[in-house]
Amino acid sequence: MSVNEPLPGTSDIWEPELSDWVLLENKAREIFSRYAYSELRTPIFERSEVFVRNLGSETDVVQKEMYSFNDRGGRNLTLRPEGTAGVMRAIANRGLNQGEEARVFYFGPMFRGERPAAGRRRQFHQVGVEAVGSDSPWMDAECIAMLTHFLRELGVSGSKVLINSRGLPEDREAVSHALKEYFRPKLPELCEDCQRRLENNVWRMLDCKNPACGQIALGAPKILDLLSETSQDFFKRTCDGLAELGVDYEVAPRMVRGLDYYIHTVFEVTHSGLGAQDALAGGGRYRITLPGDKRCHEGIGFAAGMERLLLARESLGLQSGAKPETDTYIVSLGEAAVAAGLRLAGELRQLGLGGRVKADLSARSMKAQMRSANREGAGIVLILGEDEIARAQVSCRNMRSGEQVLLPRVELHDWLKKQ
RNA sequence: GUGGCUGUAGCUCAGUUGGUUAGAGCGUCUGGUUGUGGCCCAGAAGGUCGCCGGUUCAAGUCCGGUCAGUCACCCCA
Repeated sequence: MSVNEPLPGTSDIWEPELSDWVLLENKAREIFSRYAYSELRTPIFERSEVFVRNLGSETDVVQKEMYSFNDRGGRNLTLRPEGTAGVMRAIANRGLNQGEEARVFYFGPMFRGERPAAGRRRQFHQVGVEAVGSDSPWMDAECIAMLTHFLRELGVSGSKVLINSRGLPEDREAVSHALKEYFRPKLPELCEDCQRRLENNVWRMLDCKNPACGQIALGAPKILDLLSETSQDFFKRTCDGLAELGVDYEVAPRMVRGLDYYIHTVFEVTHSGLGAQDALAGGGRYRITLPGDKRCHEGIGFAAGMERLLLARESLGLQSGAKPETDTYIVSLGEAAVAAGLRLAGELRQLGLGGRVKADLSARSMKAQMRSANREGAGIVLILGEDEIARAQVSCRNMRSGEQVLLPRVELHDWLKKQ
C-alpha cells in the first residue's frame, strides 16, 4: 500500500506481457482492415452528457459506475466507460451523408468505478467496432462473423456465440407486459433483486443468476415469440446470414444486455476460461439519432475486453514468452574502451546491424559483463579491450555456439550480417 | 457498494501451543589470480514481518481497526 502502487483496479503493463497486448492490437488492425474498417481514435474523456444520452440515464453504468469530474471551466466531464458513445459523437461531428456507411474500429482504455475481480478492472481495455449506416441484417451477421474470425486468429478457441433479439422499441411494451404477467404471481419465490426488478427492469429477471429465479425464468415467455413480425423476420434473416457465413451460434432466448440502446440483434461471446466474468465480447444493433442530425441512423457494433481476451489465451496456454532484452552486447574493458564501445554501438544502430544493441558502460570486470550479456539473452558479444583498440580489431563471440574470432574492425559488418 | 480468503526479503513461500540477534529456495552483487557467459563453489547485500492501536513481562504469531491484493455478488468487457 505504498504510493508507488497503482490505484485499485489499475495496473502497469510490463514486458513480456506487453508483447501480448501489442499482438492483440496488431491482429485487430489486420483483421478488421480486411473487412474495410478504419481505425478511429477518440478522446478518453468527453462531456458527461455524451454518455448519458447514449447509454440511457437509468443504466447501471451511468447511475453508479462513471468516473465524472468538473474541470476548471465547470464542465462536467467523464472518463469514457465504453467506446460507442464517443465514436457516435465523432461520426456526428464529422457528418454522415445519406446512404454513407461509417465502419470504424478502436481500442484503448475504458473506465468504470467497479470493485475489481477476475477479468474486471477499473481501467480496462476494449477493442471494438462500429458500422453505422446499414440497416441490413446481413451486416449483423458479417459483424459477428468478423468477431469470430478475430478470435480464431488470436487462437482463442472454445468460445461460444450467443444471440438474441430485443426487437424494436415499439415491441417493448408488449414484451414487458407479458413478462410482468408471468412473474407477478411468482413474486414471493423470487430473490430480493428480482422483486425490485419487476417494476424497474423486468427484462433482467430473465437472466438472474440466482438458481431459484433461473428455474422460474426458464418457464417465462420467450422474448422472440412476443416480438412483431418485422422484428422476428429481422432476427431470422440474421440467423440465415450467420449460417451462410459458417458461424456456429446458439440462440439464447433469455439473454438481455444491460445497455438500453440496443434494438434487434444482441449477442455475446463467452469463454469458459475466464472465471465468473465469462463474457469475452458483447454487442448488438442500435438505432441512434446523432445530435444535430434529424435523420435516424442504425448501426451494429461490439466491444471485446482485451484483458479477457488475454485471460482466455492464457487459459489455453498461449501467452508469448519473454523476448531477449538484447541481441548484441558490447563488452568494453577499461574507461578508454567504454568510449569506443559507445561509438561502435551508435554506428551499428545507424546501419541497422546487430538488432537490439547494448553497450555496457559500467567498466566492470569482464566476467561481470559477460554474465550480464548471458542473462539478457544476447546472441552476439563484441569485445573491445586495450589490445583490440590498439590494433583496430574486435573480438566477436557467438554466444550460442561459443565460437569467437578476432577480426579487423573493417570486417565486422560483414561478420555481423552472416550471424 | 456487500461478503469470503490473503498480506513476512526483488520473486515464491517457511516461521511449531505468543519466548532471545526473523529463515529457505530462486534472483541480485562480488570473488574462485592477470581479458570470457551458462554448470559448480565461497562470500555479501537485501525485511519498519502492509499500516495503526490493543492484550501481554514478551506479538510475525492473539484481538480490533485501517489500507491493499484476490475471489465472489450486483452489473458488465
